[in-house]
Amino acid sequence: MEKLLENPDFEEAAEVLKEYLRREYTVQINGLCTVNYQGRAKSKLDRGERIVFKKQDSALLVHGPENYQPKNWQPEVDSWRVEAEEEGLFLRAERTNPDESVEIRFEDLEFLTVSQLVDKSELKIRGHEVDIHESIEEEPDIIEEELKVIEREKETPAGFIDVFAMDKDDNYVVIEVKRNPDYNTVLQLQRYVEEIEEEFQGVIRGILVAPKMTDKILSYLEERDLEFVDVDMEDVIASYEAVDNSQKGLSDFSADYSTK
Amino acid sequence: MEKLLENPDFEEAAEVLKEYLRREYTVQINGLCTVNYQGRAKSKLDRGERIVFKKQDSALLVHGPENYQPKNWQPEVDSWRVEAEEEGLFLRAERTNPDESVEIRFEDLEFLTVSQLVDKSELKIRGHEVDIHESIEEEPDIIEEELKVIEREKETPAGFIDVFAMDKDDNYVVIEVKRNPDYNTVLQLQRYVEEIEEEFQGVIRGILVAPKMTDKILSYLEERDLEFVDVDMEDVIASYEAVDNSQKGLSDFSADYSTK
DNA sequence: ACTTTCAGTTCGTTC
DNA sequence: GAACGAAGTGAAAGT
Repeated sequence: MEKLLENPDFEEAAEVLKEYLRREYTVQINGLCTVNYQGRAKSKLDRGERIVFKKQDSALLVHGPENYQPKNWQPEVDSWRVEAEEEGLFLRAERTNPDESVEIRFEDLEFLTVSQLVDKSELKIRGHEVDIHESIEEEPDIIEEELKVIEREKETPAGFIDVFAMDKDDNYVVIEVKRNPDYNTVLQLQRYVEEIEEEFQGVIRGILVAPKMTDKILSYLEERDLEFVDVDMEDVIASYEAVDNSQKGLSDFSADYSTK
Repeated sequence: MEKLLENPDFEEAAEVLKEYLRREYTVQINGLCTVNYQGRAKSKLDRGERIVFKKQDSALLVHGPENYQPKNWQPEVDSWRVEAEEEGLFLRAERTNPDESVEIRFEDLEFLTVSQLVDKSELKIRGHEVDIHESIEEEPDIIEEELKVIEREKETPAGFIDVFAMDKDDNYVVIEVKRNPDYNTVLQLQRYVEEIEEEFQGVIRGILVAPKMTDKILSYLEERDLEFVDVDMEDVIASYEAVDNSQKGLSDFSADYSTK
């Protein structure tokens, strides 16, 4: 911890902010403030106690006492302005592209910290849509027995077909993979099938592959003679873990964490 | 500030967490930790220094030193588990619907704070899509002169039409408002127009109203004989401000902020 | 409680 | 740099 100031006065705080805001430090301010945003939209946040922090890549967050998401933010700040005022502390974070700014006016400061966090590790996450793709690629049987994948990301005038395949009766199969399917997904699959019907002869099957389904979407599918195959997300994740374990050791390194 | 512990030991910290996690306090822990998430997906975050906080509504956030968004989170936690271990502090946040959990294992604690933030004010924001709707409602001329609004949110088999209107030549006009238009917006507008063509006689015009437009989407529109009208977001916001100012004083109240 | 749609979406990838 | 789609999307409004 570089600095920890409890109930700093505005000039003291301004000095610290001017020194550290523009550098790669994490700065946190808890205090009573008002916040104004202007840019793509415009917002106003009246007086309240909040947690404000600037991260080491100059991201700015204003968090209230509730809610997962911040009240105001700025993903990347280009320029800062700090001013100690008679009865407050003014902070302005501006960026271009898009042009927007967040202005914070503190009326009371509870505490302020400056620190440098070391975090070299990356988040490894599985369960995205692309992981379903990989599962199908490795084991087409999870869709249907004796299914043969012909092409992935097959281009059509209506867009890219996730998986283009052939079933055991030599029918072409258009497969659309969606983690979160909705009505548009059905329409899209229908358009793909129509494109393939123009390009190829015979019966063209359309299958929506998803980890969840609702009755409504299922009925949309049935109205259009399209099919649904359920995939278990747990299986998808499990198949990844098997691969991951086999590669163990490759990315095994330890980062240094100096005790500050 | 209820509590502020610098470099607490694990048992000390566990005690505080057990006392305050389940209550309406904001709890923040800075420290070296690993994080695992399992639920809709599965993620793993190796050792790193992070800011963890639990908000007063039991939202949980794990922030790294970079990026606007948290590394891990939980919008609402149903149950907590805290355990002081020999060489660490274990924290588990679980929720149902969907079933998921975040597990944090601290190996080092830099500091821990407990506080109660008072923030009764709500974020007032303008520039949403609905604000464009209101602008049109107040002043249909911004779309086109002598345009008369017949119905808003008109239902059709293809969905709800934002604004259904009639132009000065007595042609029906289907208006779709989008803050962020894309290809699907065009298709949707086209479907609405087709529905109206079945229901009514004569020429049916389709207009996409948006604050921004790309050449590509514009050409999609033209291919389908659909039109585009640009709205200036600044004007939309300005018209709101005029209304807001006229209502000044109505929502003018001061919340109490006790100095703790 | 479930569905639908918007978001200052953000973020990544690809062209 | 624009465009397209996914997200552990989240959040709000309507049913």
